[in-house]
Amino acid sequence: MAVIACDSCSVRNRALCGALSRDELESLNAIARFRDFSSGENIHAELDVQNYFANVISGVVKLSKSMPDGRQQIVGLQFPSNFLGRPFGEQSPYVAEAATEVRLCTFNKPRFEALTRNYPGLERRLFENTLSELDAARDWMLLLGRKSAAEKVASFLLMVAERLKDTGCHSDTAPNTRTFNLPLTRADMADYLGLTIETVSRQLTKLKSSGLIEIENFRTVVVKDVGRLEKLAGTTSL
Amino acid sequence: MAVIACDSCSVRNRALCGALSRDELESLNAIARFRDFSSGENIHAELDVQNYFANVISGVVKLSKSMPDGRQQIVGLQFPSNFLGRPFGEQSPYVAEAATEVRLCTFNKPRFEALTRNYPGLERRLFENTLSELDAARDWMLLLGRKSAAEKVASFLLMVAERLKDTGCHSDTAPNTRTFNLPLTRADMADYLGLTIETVSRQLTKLKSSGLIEIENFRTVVVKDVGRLEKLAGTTSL
DNA sequence: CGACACTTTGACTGTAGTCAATGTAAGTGG
DNA sequence: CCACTTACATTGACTACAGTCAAAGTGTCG
Repeated sequence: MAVIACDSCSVRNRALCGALSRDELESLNAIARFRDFSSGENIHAELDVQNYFANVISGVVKLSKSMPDGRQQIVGLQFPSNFLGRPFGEQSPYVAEAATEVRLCTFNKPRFEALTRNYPGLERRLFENTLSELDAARDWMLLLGRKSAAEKVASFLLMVAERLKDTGCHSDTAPNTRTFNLPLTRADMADYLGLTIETVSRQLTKLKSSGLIEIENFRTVVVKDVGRLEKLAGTTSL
Repeated sequence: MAVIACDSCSVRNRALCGALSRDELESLNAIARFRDFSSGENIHAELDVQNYFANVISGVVKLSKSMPDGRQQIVGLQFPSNFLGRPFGEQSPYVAEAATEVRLCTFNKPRFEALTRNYPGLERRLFENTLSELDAARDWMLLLGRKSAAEKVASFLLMVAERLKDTGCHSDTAPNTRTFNLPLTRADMADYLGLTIETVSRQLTKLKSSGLIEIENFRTVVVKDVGRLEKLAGTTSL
């Protein structure tokens, strides 16, 4: 059995590839290629005409939509192990931009789809993945439409803590504590939460003053009491 | 060639079934059954343990999520020809409720999935359908997060006009005019737009005063100038 | 050190929310 | 048939939450 790159992949067991047989994995590995992006780069523009699929290996990718006058809304965040790209030859109707330094494991789209035809389990995984994204989008609709600024920010911190788990960015000992680096600037957080930069900043300050979180260098967040933060977030289900 | 119910189906050419071969259509018809619901009925509760798929034949179904304290957000509306039900044995994580009188064309889920195995085109249609819903959800995220109350209401009217086209509820002569019945109460509109009832009402009044729309009996809307309403909505792409 | 990007903080404003009253229509029962 | 109830919608007065505008703070990089 040949040793392949996937064997040492940091997101292997959580990504789409996790469910593949050895055969399938080797076929997939044969068409895989790493690509690196620096913060702010437009990923669709770089990967020619979106003729690709990809897994996020490290970093965070934001998917966003804008209005003609410049107002922007982030409609999805792809964390390590998440999938990127649109099935069925269509164009993705969002802008994909690296929110941090990003490493992708990319697949040539026609060749990936050829694999899909041989391994129907792959298409099913893709489908299930899309259903999860739909659920996440609708959860976020509840947040955007009905939550207060305080609830939004609390929900966001919990979501990031959850999705950054198992990515090695953690160093938590206490069970009710979470430590992580924010992958987004205040501006991005605002665009994700439907708020302004100032409001996000003020809510973070409030959380700090109340002793619920600590922030170092504007980026490293320590949640001191996950349970209490969940209460503030209004829903447990994000 | 046997005559089947689908031949005279009002949503046949727009629904999932539209892409099926005669063979497939006849198989599907064999397991189809109409079910009627009156406004306010919980559809998941009635159709035993969600063991079903369905097409909306007439009326509108709302999908919603709620917070523990009762705040609610409608996360999707299913119009005639739209599909209802969750693939892969999972439970749908939303509440489905009839917003109006509703007629569904239901399919027993295990038997539908058996068909899926024989006709892979069917699963693909289902997948494409899910991708469209994801796009719609994300478009709505932009509305919820970034649009003003006026833009939200204008966008909503345009969306309804568009999705009610070809359902026989229309009687438009002028090209730049749309007439339709609102399928939602003010309360539902508010829950869909992330607003309060009062704000929705005020925005409608403003549109009436400006002469852009007319409303009869609280339900029948006449849009006098679609182009101008689109400008008010901020984006054309809903 | 200075320039730049990002963040925080403060003072003020405005949009949408809240609370309350009134209006409208449809349905019920005496 | 008409009072009464009920559900839904509109309107008004007031409030508050988040947005806007502006200034100052913090950290990074050349």
